[in-house]
Amino acid sequence: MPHDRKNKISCNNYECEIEVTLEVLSGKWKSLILWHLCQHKVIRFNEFRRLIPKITQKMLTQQLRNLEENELVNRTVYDETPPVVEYSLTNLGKQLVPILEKMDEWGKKYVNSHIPH
Amino acid sequence: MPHDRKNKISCNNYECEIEVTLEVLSGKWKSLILWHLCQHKVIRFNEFRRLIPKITQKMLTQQLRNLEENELVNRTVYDETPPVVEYSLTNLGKQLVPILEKMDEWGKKYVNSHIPH
DNA sequence: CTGTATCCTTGGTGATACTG
DNA sequence: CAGTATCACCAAGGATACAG
Repeated sequence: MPHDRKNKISCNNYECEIEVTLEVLSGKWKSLILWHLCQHKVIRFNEFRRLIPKITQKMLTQQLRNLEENELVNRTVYDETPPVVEYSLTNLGKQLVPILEKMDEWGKKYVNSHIPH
Repeated sequence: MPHDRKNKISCNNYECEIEVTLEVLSGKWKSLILWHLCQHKVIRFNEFRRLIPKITQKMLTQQLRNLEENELVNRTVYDETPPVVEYSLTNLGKQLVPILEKMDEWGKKYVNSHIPH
């Protein structure tokens, strides 16, 4: 597949289909980025930095680019000064939302059941 | 929390609950291990190695121990020679199954829609 | 405001050998 | 069969400075 861009997932050589999902969500920040996008619909670059204070600029750019390559997020550039760039979920990305919702559910349950009485 | 064992998740300092879930599932193999456990109910050490051929012995042990620490899997040792050790999902681990199922669903869809016509 | 470009660190992972 | 114990690597991630 010579025309594949770097980091784009291949869909081949998987034992289970779940591995495809794990690959597109791999990395420290992607699921969190998608989760915020699912809740806010449209987010700008610096809004992400406020929503995810611990992420560095480099990682944010990198993960967003990768999500874009895998067609999970849209990147819309408005040609203004100062520049405006908005990110949102693609249809493919929206189909990941059930996963994220279940993750949120489990996390809430876990936290509640492990809070000191 | 001085009595916490290493690697055990803390439940603190999270912006979103989803981060808790991401943390217990972090690592290259955990979700895959849980997915196999969800399908086979009980799996022995070397069965895992056959199910996940690419995993090394070290990583398998390490990830299983971490899943055990976080109370997602049970480790049952039968005192025989040669030794028999069986792994299975705890109740807490079973509650992760919906996440894994949604991941499997998405992966199947993605693969199908990206297969060359 | 939304990024690039470098350099550097680290821990997650892999390879290999050994053991009760 | 079901693990431990080392050694080593390197890519993911982080810090910082710069730019259109």
